[in-house]
This record gives sequence, C-alpha cells and structure tokens, in this order.
Amino acid sequence: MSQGGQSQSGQSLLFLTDEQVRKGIEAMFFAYRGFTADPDRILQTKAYGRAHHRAVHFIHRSPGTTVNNLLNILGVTKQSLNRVLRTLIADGLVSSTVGRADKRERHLHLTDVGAALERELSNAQRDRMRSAYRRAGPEAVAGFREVLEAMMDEDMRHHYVAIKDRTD
Amino acid sequence: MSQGGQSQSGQSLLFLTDEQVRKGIEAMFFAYRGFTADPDRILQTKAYGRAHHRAVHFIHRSPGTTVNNLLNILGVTKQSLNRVLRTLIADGLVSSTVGRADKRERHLHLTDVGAALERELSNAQRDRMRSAYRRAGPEAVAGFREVLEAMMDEDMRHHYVAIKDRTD
DNA sequence: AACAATACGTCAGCTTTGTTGACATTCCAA
DNA sequence: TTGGAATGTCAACAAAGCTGACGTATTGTT
Repeated sequence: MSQGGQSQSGQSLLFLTDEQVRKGIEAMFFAYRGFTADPDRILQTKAYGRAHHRAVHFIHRSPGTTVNNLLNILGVTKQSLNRVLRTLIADGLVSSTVGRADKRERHLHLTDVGAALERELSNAQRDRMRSAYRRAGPEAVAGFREVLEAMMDEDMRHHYVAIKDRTD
Repeated sequence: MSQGGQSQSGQSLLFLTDEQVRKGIEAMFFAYRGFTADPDRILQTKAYGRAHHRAVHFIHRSPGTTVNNLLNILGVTKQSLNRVLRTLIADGLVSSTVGRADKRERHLHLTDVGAALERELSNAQRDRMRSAYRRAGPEAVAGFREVLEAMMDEDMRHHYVAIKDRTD
C-alpha cells in the first residue's frame, strides 16, 4: 500500500500515491498560512484576532443572522463566540437586536464602522486570492474549488452550498 | 468595482469577480476545518494537540532535521515549539541527538512509537484527501495544487518546493 | 587566547481562542 | 400553568501562540 508499489499502477492512478497525497496535505498547510497572513497583520494593529475576522465576515455575509446560526457556521461554542461578539458590540462594530418573532434570538448586523473593517480585511485577503487565481488560471481555479468542496464535512458543505446558492 | 459591473466583462474574467473570490475564501475556510477534523479527533484522545501533529509530521518528513529548521518550517517561536517537543521527547515519541558535525544542533527523529502515531494521524488525513482527490479527478487536483502554491508566501513556497524536489 | 555569534533550552508572564459548567430569559407544548 | 427546550451571558480554565530575559555549550573570528 506504500510508495513503491503504486508507481507501477498506470498513469490514471499515479496522483493517488501516498507521496502525492502527502504533498497535497503540506500544500494545504502552507497555503492556509498565506491565506490568513494578510488579515492577521491588519488585525494585529487593532487588538482583534482571527476569530473577530471570521465573525465579521459571516455577519457581513448573512446580515441579521442569529448567534446560534453563526455558531453552527463557525463551529465553535457559543461561549467562545460570545466573547468575540461582546467586544465587537462594545466597540460599535456590530449591532445586536432582539428578535421580533422570537425574543430569545439576537439578530446581528455590521455597523458602518464594522463594515469598513470588513472591507479592509476582505480586500487584503481577496487581493492574495485574486492574484493566486490569476497566476493559476481559470481551469486551475475550477479544480481548486472542486477539491476543496470534496474535502469539507457534509454539514459544512451544506452551509457552503447554501451560501453559494443565495448569491450566485 | 463591485458585483454588477464585472459580470459583463467577458467570460475569461468572470471568475475574478469579488463574489467568486469571496466564495473561494469561504471554501478555503470550510475545507481547512475538514482537513484538520480527523487528526484532531484522534489527538484529543491522547492529550496531544494540533501543534504536536505538525511537529510529528515534519520530523517524519525530514528525519534528522534540527530544531532551528523545524522552527522555520512551522513558523512559530522556539519557546512554543519547545513546549511541544519537550512532551514528545518525554513521552518517547521523538529522539533528540546531539549533532556530529555541529554539537550545538539537535537532530530529531521519530521513535517507533512516534512513527506509529504519525501513521495513524497521516492515514486519517490522507483518507479524506484521497477521497476528495478521487471525487474531483486528476485535472482538478492539478489545479488545486497550482492555486495553493500561488497562495503561499514566497519563503513557504521555497520550503514546499524544496520538499517537493526531494521526493518527486 | 579572547570574544562575538549561533543553537538550544528554560523561566516567567501575557494574549487569543478554544473548552465546560452554571444560570437567566424566553418560548412552547403537555 | 408549568416544566422542558432553546437562546444567550458570565465565570473559570486549558491549549498554544507570543515577548523578554537568561544560561550553557559550541563554533567562528579576530
């Protein structure tokens, strides 16, 4: 099942050798570092962290979303998210309004200041993504997305597809 | 520069709209969670964390590597890495031997027990990667890798390519 | 031989971001 | 109407990153 044996099994399966797969793993590791590097640099100057970025991103993405919904998307505990939301609300980047139908829920929106931060972070991250896309070309990008989608957990793919459908 | 305007600019640039790029960003986020989910589950049962996984992975990858070299690859401080290495060495998963040529250096190797853990973690992560590769197909995989490489920081691409050359 | 630089380890203390546990409020269904 | 489920908040703790300071052994330079 290891290196040597598989190299003889024809070209169509070559890309599935352990070595090839492991290289994909490392590519994922190094690329994710680059992926977060630019926003991280910006956040550091503002006493916020990656968790704040994620919250701001998905609130921008789905305005009026509830805490619970955000929880499911981000995959963290509500206590962990709450700490982040608390500072964002205190700093006036996010507004939390009691639900009309269900008063237990809080609906989250970005304020103008919050939207400005979101844009700054997005732009930095998008620039890198865009330049990677340009260098790799459209077909590579299609493959990139296909593999990423196949790599997600079922439930997350659902979130991703839901989002995709809403805005495509 | 936003959604509406770009959709008219011809098919060859369509994939560069803000929306398309943002979707790539979210794909990256969700996929990375899937990417680490399986090893994380295993690690949790053994009182180790993702940091231990990374150390074990790269020691397996480059047997005999020095602490300093590992530091550069992982992009963390020596204090942070040291905490992890200390427990791995104490638990008998990693051996640290004084360098022959330069006695200041410590060369790191996995013990049999360490190699066994590495295999267990790798297998879990590779299984997911392999199945994603299968579902997406060879061309998608090539594109996947191209985009990831283009997304890395320069210095990290160097590490990645160096590794790639050694084993291809 | 003396001195600076390098490689590694460690201590102390702080930050971010994850966790569990306890609790208040609100809604809904028996 | 009352008890359970759901939503959200507060408190305390853990993992893993960080900076800064320092000690020791070794190497390289002058």
